[in-house]
Amino acid sequence: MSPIRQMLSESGLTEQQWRVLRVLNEHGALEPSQLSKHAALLLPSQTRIVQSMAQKGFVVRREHPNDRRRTVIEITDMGQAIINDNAAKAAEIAAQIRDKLGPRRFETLLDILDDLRDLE
Amino acid sequence: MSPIRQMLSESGLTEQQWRVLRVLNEHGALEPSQLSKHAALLLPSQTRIVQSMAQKGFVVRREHPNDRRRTVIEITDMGQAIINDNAAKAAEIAAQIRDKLGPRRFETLLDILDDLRDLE
DNA sequence: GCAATATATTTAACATGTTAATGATTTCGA
DNA sequence: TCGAAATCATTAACATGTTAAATATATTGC
Repeated sequence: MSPIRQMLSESGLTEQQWRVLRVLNEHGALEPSQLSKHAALLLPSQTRIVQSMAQKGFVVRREHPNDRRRTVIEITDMGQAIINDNAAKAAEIAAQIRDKLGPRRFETLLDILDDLRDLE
Repeated sequence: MSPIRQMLSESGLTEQQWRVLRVLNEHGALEPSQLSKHAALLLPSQTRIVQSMAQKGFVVRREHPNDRRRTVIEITDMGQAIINDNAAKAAEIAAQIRDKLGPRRFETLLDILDDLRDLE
């Protein structure tokens, strides 16, 4: 992740904040519990992360229409801009890693990690 | 790691503190930089971890014979006792995970992770 | 309809991760 | 040998990880 972190530091984002933006960009607005699954964050961490991202204007929180315990988290135009600025470079970095490891080994790694997650 | 953490919590240890004890048990007394490599800890984290472990009596810090910048960290009898109490169970848990994943996939995972580390 | 329970999230408290700055000592070269 | 540079470790500051407790709202069963 080191090259990714280096890229993000220029936008003032952490690796986790970047993951939140990417998930919201891909899935649209999400409730906290859904977001936490896709972004691989525990809810307490995510709460803090989303709070600071909301303060900086990268996301907004709306009321959930049916359930007042929940909220809905949505990416802003400013968050979108960050995605647009970094998506290409991030994809390139990921491709480099995949190629260095070998595409076959890379797929195998993802498979095994999936299995590991399901073990618990 | 969840079952390991559960086991350790009964001894009041974290996963990282357990790793420090295991490395010191296996390699004998070590300087901070050597310990950090074997235990996969960054030095600032390790400094805090070793400080709290020293306070609790699991390790001791001695002077380095030739270089006063360094110290030597050593496991105590009390730390040894923790190892003795938990080693068997930890090995059993590790074996269970390896078996669930399949011994072959487990080895493949270790290989790929080694390669990943060398990429940087 | 209301109390008990369940659900969704946040807060709290402490441990670790991460990067940069600082401190202390050693080493090297003029 | 003396001062600059290198080395080793710690401290500082902030972000996240992790577990337990607290809060707020919904749901269920009587």
